[in-house]
Amino acid sequence: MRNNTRGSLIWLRLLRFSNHSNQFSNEFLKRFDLTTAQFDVLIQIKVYQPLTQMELAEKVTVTQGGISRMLARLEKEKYIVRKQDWKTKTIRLTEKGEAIVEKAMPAQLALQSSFFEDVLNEEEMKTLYSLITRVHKHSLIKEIPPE
Amino acid sequence: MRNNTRGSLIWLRLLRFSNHSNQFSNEFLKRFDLTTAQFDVLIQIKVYQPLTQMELAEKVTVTQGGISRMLARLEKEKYIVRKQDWKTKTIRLTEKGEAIVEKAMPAQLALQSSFFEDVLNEEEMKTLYSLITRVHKHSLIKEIPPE
DNA sequence: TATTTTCGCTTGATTAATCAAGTGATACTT
DNA sequence: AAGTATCACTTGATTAATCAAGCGAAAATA
Repeated sequence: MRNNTRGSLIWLRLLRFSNHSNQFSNEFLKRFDLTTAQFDVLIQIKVYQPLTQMELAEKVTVTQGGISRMLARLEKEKYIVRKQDWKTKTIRLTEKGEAIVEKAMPAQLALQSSFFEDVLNEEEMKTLYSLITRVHKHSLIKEIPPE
Repeated sequence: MRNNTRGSLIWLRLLRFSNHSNQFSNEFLKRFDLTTAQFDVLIQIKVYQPLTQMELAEKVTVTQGGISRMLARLEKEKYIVRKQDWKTKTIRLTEKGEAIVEKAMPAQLALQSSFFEDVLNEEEMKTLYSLITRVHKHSLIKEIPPE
């Protein structure tokens, strides 16, 4: 049995890096009392607000149930408000939410970037972005192979 | 405030892809009654057996506690055995474990590969592997920036 | 030889995500 | 207008991971 293909090696690397850098980022964001997932959600809200929970869930790759609890936590911390508009709840950042994003965002973007900028040049980063984007987009339309 | 840098865009893509493809893989592996994490662990054991829990935990980016429970589950399912050798527990695949790996591995490797092979040519895959490997290795020695 | 330290692993408490059933308001349908 | 379906969201049950305290055997130290 062949132990691995090029593709499977890439996959492993990607998942390991993703996992590791995610933990790294969580550690980093402790200084702002945020998790990576929460930061991600706050940014999406900032960029796309006002939006519904469904839209948000889709954007951050989490289930409806997941986003519901997550937002409940963020609301308890007063980072966001949910308002019943018509039959939908629209989500907005509060003052406090805006402030924490404003504070954490430059640092977090710098951290994210540094994973790549530390070791790749502009050209390589362009290439990597283009490749991974193609792979990601394809994965979204992919279907599970039949048994 | 700048919304994002090239690096942060790559990061987001990577994490989204990682998350999505991981769920995809979980869905796929249901036909073997395995999760992605379990498959990962079984493969590592197959390749490196016999090995200790610490070594294994390191390989699959999980904590000691995590691996302990995970192996307890795999042992209950009779995929592995843990034997107290001297003061360490060494882990091996059972017959059943060997069999499931033998059965699931080709399918899972094909799935992993297809994420890339479907959209990239050999040359591009080589490039992607090289880039992500550099990034990953760097991330392992990286330290959290001071406050 | 007695005592302390270290090592490899386990386990209780906590956190967070999934799934699937439930809820309540709105929109169709007859 | 009454009944049914749909939509957006919540919530109970389950699963799995982390952290940190605990444990027992072996090693080091006094």
